[in-house]
Amino acid sequence: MAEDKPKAPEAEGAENSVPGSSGATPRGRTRIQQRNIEAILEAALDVFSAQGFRGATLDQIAAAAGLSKPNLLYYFPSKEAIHIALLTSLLDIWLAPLREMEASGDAKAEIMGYMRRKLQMSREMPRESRLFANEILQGAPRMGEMLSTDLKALVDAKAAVIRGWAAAGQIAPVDPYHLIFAIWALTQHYADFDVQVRAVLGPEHDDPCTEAERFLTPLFERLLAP
Amino acid sequence: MAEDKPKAPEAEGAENSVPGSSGATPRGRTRIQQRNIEAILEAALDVFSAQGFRGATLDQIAAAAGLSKPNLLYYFPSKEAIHIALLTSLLDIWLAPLREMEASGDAKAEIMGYMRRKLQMSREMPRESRLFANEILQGAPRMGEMLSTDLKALVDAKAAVIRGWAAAGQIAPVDPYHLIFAIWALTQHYADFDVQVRAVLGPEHDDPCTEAERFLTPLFERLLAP
DNA sequence: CCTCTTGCTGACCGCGTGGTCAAACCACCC
DNA sequence: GGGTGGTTTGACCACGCGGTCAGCAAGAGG
Repeated sequence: MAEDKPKAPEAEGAENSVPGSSGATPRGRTRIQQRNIEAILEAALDVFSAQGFRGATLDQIAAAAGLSKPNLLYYFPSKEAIHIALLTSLLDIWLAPLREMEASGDAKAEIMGYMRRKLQMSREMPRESRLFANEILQGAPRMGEMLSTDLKALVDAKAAVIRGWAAAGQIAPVDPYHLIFAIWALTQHYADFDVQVRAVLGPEHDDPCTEAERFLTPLFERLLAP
Repeated sequence: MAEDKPKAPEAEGAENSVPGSSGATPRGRTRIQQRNIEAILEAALDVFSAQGFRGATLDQIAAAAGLSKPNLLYYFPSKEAIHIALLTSLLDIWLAPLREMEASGDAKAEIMGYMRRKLQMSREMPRESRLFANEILQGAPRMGEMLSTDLKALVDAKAAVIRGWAAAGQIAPVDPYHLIFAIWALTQHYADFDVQVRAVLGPEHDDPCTEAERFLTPLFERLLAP
């Protein structure tokens, strides 16, 4: 009985590489577990997105979550577990805009809508954007698997949809993969490189994303016009 | 006489925030100094671009440079000094493609040429791209000054040029700043998010940048057509 | 040969950091 | 009240890391 851990909430499933469509965030049993786990993930999102994985410290996360460091490690077995839990629990949210793009809709409207939703996420969820950007920049050591399985599968499917639209003459015949890359690059740029954008634009511009939408809308309209 | 440092090469100028057009890399006195400083910067570029500032360790850099850790600190006073030296010495190279864009040339050709040069740098200098991406992502703690002075000045100047082209009817009237952001985003994406791009495209695609050029050329041609 | 400057290194240090543990705390139910 | 589980923490540890230092090697010039 000496080696039997008390309970170990374990929080987010680390083995479950593909949460699919199960309940993403709410998992903890007790009310207090759920509250603390949520606070930890929120704090970790703040710190990891701002400092990167190595740059973040457990003390920073604990302080931001209003908990003690050992208490963090009561809910998560390690720093890396927190990071993985964050990434997996946010991947669904992050890819939702692409999932919403449906073949049954109007081609141009669907793509423009996707671009706009992605841009809105850059504005409203810049921390998530930077979290993923950090992970990818470092070579995706904790997400590489997901990229070449889940993400690739989703993009493959949507690329086929776009190719169908192009074949039907609804949009210009563009490479669907690089079209998606372009949407990613052009929208996430405003979240990931925010400081640079603001430094270049100067202090008077208050919301670069709004300007970006006025720039990107005609860009994609011209690109997609058959 | 006890507090007189032997000589302290000091390497790259840390105070010189704008090297302008002076000799960028070669500065050390002795032949051996120059060789080692170059090896250190090369190794540091490898490590910093792959691991970020906090993720990199002096031991890694020293090993990659074929030197001992104390020997590193004989040429550079600190880890941060190496990082700053890298950033400043590479900034000129990094901004050269934009500087080459000249008002006297043909509008569309100049912009397309800039895009292509930038894309070429993503292909040939991905480490530099990731180094800057890391720095910006972390909020540019060591480069913020340069962004809002040198970089802003350069972009302001080139934006005025682009605006002139648009006013002359040579290209469509687009926001010059966001046009430049678009070029940055679309080209650097292939360096910074290389693993993601390759994961999505699959193993058979060997050079995403070549495909990217075939995608981006018509994109900008359509965008800029008056 | 000696000497002086530059280059280089093994050994060391202090500290921050991830992680552990035994003990205490607390809420809730008999 | 006493028990019993989940919850919290102070104290602690091992280790990796940035950085220092005294001293040694190696040329260059006499």
